[in-house]
Amino acid sequence: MIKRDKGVTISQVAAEAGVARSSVSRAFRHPDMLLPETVERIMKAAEALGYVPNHTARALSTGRHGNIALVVPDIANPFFPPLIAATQLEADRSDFCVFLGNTEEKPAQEDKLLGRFAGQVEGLVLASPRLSDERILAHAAQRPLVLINRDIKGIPRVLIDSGSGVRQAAEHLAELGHRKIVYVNGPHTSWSNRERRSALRSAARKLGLEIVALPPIVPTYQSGHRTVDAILETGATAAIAFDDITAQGILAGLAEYNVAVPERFSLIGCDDVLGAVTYPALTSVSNRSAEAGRLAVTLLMEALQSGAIREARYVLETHLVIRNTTGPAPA
Amino acid sequence: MIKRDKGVTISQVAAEAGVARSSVSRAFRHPDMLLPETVERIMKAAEALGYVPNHTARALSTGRHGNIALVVPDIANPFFPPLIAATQLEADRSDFCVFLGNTEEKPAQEDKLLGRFAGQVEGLVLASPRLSDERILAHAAQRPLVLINRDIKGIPRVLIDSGSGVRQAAEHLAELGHRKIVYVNGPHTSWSNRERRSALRSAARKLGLEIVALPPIVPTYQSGHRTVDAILETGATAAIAFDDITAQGILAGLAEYNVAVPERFSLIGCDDVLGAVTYPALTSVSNRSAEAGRLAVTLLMEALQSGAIREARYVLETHLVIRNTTGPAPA
DNA sequence: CTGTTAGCGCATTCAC
DNA sequence: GTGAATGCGCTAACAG
Repeated sequence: MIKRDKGVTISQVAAEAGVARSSVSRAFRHPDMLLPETVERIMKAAEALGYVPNHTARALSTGRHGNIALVVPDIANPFFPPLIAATQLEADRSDFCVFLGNTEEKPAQEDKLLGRFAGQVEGLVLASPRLSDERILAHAAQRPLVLINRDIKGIPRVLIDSGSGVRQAAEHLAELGHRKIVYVNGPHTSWSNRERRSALRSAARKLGLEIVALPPIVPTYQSGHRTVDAILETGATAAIAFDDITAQGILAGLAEYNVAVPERFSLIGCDDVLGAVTYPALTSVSNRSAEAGRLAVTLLMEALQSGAIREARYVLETHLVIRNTTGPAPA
Repeated sequence: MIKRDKGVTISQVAAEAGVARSSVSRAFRHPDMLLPETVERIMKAAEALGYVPNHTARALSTGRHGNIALVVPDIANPFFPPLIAATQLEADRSDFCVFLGNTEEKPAQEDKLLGRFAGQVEGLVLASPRLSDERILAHAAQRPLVLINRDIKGIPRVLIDSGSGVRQAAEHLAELGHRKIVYVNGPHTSWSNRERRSALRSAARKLGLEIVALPPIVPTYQSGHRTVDAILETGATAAIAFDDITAQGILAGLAEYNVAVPERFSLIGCDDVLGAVTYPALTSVSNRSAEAGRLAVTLLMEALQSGAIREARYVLETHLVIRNTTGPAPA
């Protein structure tokens, strides 16, 4: 049992200050229970010895660790970094540390990580989880849990309603004269994907558009690229992709086939994570991932303070950002 | 002291299995010290009761928590997500959890986070820290610490030698006939930035190139964009930017001034995080951030196992990836 | 091999 | 207001 730390303990401070251990503890946790002069004497002794409260011992005694965990399916997807940063910033405001889990889109890995975190966090934030409802509910039963982009009744959740943006996308394409549109599905366990697809379907019905849905894929540049053949085979004149990364792959694939965008084909992404860096600049549905992260942590902290899990369902609306990959349907 | 967990303890399992508490502990930590049949009986009892070892109690007793922390200056910078993902994956292989700290390029925040993590991690990985040598050494004295892209003697470190790639960049520009080149500095506390600048300077001397260095900036799209005026004022025909994000901003700025790239101006980035998504596709110096993350954790785990901090300095070479933002110097 | 005994460092009842 | 005693849940000697 080799300890690297010098390990100044509460006892040593107590001895130095000539008080009982409990008083040292109080000086740090409930200073108002002690005479100001006593507190000062203890603090001075602590300072002198370089005492630092032992986080682990405190956690064992109180059951509180001051940590939360954030689990995401793919850090490398530009949708998540802003969410992660916002989550951390908000957690920091309450002096919480953040464990980060990357599941590589694998439900099993997600389950495993949640188990690992379980013992040392007050609460969890799951962003776009790929896990089953049952497993999520099981974890939520153990400790406070907030979902982002997953709609499970009874669990506090923050939903980025890309549906509103996708509707605008459909209307935009309809106005441009497109009649047949491809939807490139994302992961089939993704709530956002179902939301986008169904928003598109219902909008299409109203607008008299024909929708062709392609099989689910893991949303990556490569996946998007590979799907171009299937897209062109449909004879559609426009496509809406599950996300910008996929759209970016599609854009590259179209370029290789010398299909001019937007002259011969129109393309719309989702999440607006690429800004105007593609060429042509990608028309996309806005995202509000940073806000979602911040809000999720706020909800979690409220739950921790109140001790009660409040049913809550926050919806963040989105809109279409029109750039240069959409144009009139070819004659 | 309200505990939400049902809190099945080692004692309950011991009672159920009809053994001492220590035997239960052994069944989990050193099964080979017990009779196989005893182990099995204990495990069955544990299973039945839904026992799960209490991480905190174990940590208090052993001083080992199974956590490491990774601190980065800016998650949103695409250089880091692959590094973070690789770090986690490697930590996962040893069943370690990863705390993530985002410092927003602020040394003070870095120091604060390190203090917060201190009590509950075995070791630290600092990627591109902006903190002073003194503070880093102080933290390294407390517990194992591995650096990425920071060269401090005595501390194990993984360095991505962008110098080799920058040298190639200088040669590439020289061959294309450029004589005067701007270097757009990154953060002045960045080791990588100093490395790149000095590699460029020495290469320039050999090649007879003139280098104009611009003041340090925080590497963002906006910063790059704002620096375009200064770049054009120098009368140079090419620029090498601290990183791709900055280069991307510069590219946008040049486009606004109708400065054709690469016909009238050549531009090279660093880190190659954008792939071929800019237009024109950006010539850039390759990065090996994922490898760096993986290696750093490997070193950290070795240090934890051996208990000794081995002086180590790993250098990962880079090279120039030529795309479409570099061309012959205008006549 | 297994049970007994002591802590790990701190927070928190109780008395005083 | 402060001290003494107890427990958080587990691990690690030390016996047997």
